This record gives sequence, structure tokens and C-alpha cells, in this order.
Amino acid sequence: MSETSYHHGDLRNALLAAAEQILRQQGPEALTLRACARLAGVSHAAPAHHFGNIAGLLTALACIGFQRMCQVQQQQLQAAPADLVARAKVAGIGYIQFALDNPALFDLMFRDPRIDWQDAALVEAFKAARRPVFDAIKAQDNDSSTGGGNIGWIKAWSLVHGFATLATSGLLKGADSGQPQPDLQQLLRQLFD
Amino acid sequence: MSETSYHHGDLRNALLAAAEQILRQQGPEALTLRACARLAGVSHAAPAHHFGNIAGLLTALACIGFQRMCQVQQQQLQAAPADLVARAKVAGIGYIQFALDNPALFDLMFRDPRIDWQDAALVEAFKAARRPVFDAIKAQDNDSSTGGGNIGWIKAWSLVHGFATLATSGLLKGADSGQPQPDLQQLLRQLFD
DNA sequence: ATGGCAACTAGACGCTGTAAAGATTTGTCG
DNA sequence: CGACAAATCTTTACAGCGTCTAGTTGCCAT
Repeated sequence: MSETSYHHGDLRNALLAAAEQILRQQGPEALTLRACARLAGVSHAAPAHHFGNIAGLLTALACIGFQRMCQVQQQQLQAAPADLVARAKVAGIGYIQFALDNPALFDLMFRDPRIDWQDAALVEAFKAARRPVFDAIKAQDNDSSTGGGNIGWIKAWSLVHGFATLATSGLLKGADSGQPQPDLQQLLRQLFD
Repeated sequence: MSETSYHHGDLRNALLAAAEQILRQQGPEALTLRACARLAGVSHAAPAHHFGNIAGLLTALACIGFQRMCQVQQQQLQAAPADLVARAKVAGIGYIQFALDNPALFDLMFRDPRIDWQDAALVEAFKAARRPVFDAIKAQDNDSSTGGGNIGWIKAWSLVHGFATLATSGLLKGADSGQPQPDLQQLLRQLFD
């Protein structure tokens, strides 16, 4: 059961790996079913047996992205202090750090119109990925007993997601004191002060 | 020089109108050069003479979008009080209101990878569209003489753009107290308190 | 009036996603 | 052990897409 035999053996994962490589190296427009099949060394129709159509493959890749995004936040929270405000900052920084480290994947997850948001596994992974920030804000609300509705959580999520989106889109270039290449890490540290 | 004659007369604007209609009614994936040509009643190759390629048409449409977005904010600022904090809120609300009223166009402007960000006219329109919020925050900074660098402006832009992006993506559904259809207008009013 | 030129059409090419049908391997049951 | 069913992959085909080239039409200035 090698890569050269008729039956690949692990084609589904091989196609996902190929898709991520193409996305990272050539961008979302080059990410096609046939390109993934070529890179994996199979016929152009093979991916359909594992993903159905292009939406299925992109949705599966986005699902993996949300899972990794969740892990990044959880890992950074493990090494964080117990202070609730500090933990909220750490969760937000984890959210943004994932976007800065994986800009193409982040864009695919949140911006590609071909992704199927009816997919149950995707929605579950998405909700898990936004949960660390949600929980951190809710913990603050409960502690100070100022927690009204969800507006605090939505404000925090908007701030974090907006910064991540603008940064991965390259739109913060020139927005920061005219520097063509803003120090995103420095801006990120100031974002929650 | 009517729509039925060999020479259309105003094909460029007709194609832009067709593109906006397709985008609004059928989404970004249906927005193709050939579909615009069909709707305008010309041959499939006609758009190339006015826009060069698909990126040219989408970039021109996005340019119009940024111009309208700038107008919405300016109009709302005309009827706004002189208080600097209030004016900053009005500018941000105008930014978001444009996104809520034109979700498909907003997505095209900020999310479509086919848009050419090297285009000078597009960059100029984009910078004009984000200027109302920028100026309002800078006026606050100057007034209170607390204005450090650009972090205040970037925080405000991130908050506004993040809310607009999440709302137009439909991701705020379910984020607000389990309601499937959150009252975005009510959330928007609370966003800057 | 007529020549030049801009606007538009027609056709072709390679790319894409997807569907149908055939080929090959795996695994299971008699 | 052998045969058959199911899963996996290939081959072929088709329509739609962007874009290029060549050809056609009609306006406009000379």
C-alpha cells in the first residue's frame, strides 16, 4: 500500500496535505481539486470519492484549521496566570497569533465562499475555536457581576477578529505611522491595553 | 446608440450595474465576466475591452463600493453633534451600516482574492473610505492630548471592521443569546458604549 | 466622402468541476 | 482456497470559465 500502487491507502489525508501546501505556497485561487490530485499523484477525479466536491475538501481543510486554532489558544492559556483579565488577553492573542502564523489558512476558514457552513463538523470545530475567548470574557463578567448580555463578548470578538482579518489582508500596512511593514507583534501587545 | 445597436454606448457602466446585480442576487461565485456580458446583452469577450480581465471589473466595482461607503459615513457625520466622542461613534456606525446594507458588496471589497490591490484608484478610494473613522479618532486624540501612536485608531478600526465582517458573514447568528436572528441594529447601538 | 480607429463579435484554447462508466485492488464469506 | 462484493482509483466526456486572436461593424474627424 504505497503511494505508487493503485490503491493509495491514505489518499484523504494526502489530499488535505496537498491542499494546505498549495494554499500556503500559491494562494486560494490555485487551490483546485485537480491541482491537489496532481500533487498527490492521482487522477483528477480521485478526490471526489473522498470529499464529494470542491466544497467538501475546502470544508474539511477549514475544519482542521479551526481545530488547530483552538489548540493554539488552549496551549497559551495553560501557561497563563490565573488573573481573569490576563487570561482574556492571552486567549485573544492566541486567536490573532494563529491568524498571523497561518494567514492563508485563516483566510480560507473565514473568507472562502466555497466553504459549506451547513457541515455539522465544521460548525462544531468553529464553535470550539471561538470558545476560549468566549469563556474568558464570560469569566470576567461573572467575576465582576457586570455581565449584561452578550455585548461584552461580541465587542471582544469583534476587536480580535477585526485585527486578525485586517492583518492577514495586509490592510494594516501603511495604517501604522506610514511604515510599509508595521510591527504586528508590537501592535498586538498594545491591542488590549 | 441604444442597447440593441452594435455599439452599446455605455457598456462599461452597464457591465458594472450587471455585476452588482449578479453579486447581490446570486453571490460572488456567480459573478463572472460571461454572466455580466449575458446580462448586458453583449458577447462574452466584450467586457475585456473595458476592463482587461476579471480582476479589472471586480476592482472597478469594489472602487465604487468604497466611494459609496465613504459617502454613507460623511452623510451621517453631517447630521451629527459636535462632540468628538459622539462623532467617532457616528463614523463607526456609518462604516458598519454600509456593510449591513450591502453585505455582498462589502464582502467583495474586503474578501475577494481576485481584486487588484495594486490599482491606484482602488487604493485611493479605500483610504478615503476609512478616513472618517481615522479622522474622528485622531480628533479625540488631539483633544485629550493622550494620542500616542496609531494604536487607538487601529483598535477602533479593528472593532468596527471586525463587527462588520462577522455580521456580513452570518457568524453573529447564535453568538447573541442563542437567538438565530440577532438584532444587529441593537447590538450596533451597544457596540460603542 | 472616406479613411482611421474604437467597439464589439466569433472562434478557439486550456483550464476548471463534475458525472458516468470501466478497471483494479481489498476484504469477506462460502 | 476461491469467488464474489465493495471500495478505490482511472478514463472519458461535457459544459462553463477566462483569455487570446482575428475579423466585423459603425462612429468620427479629416
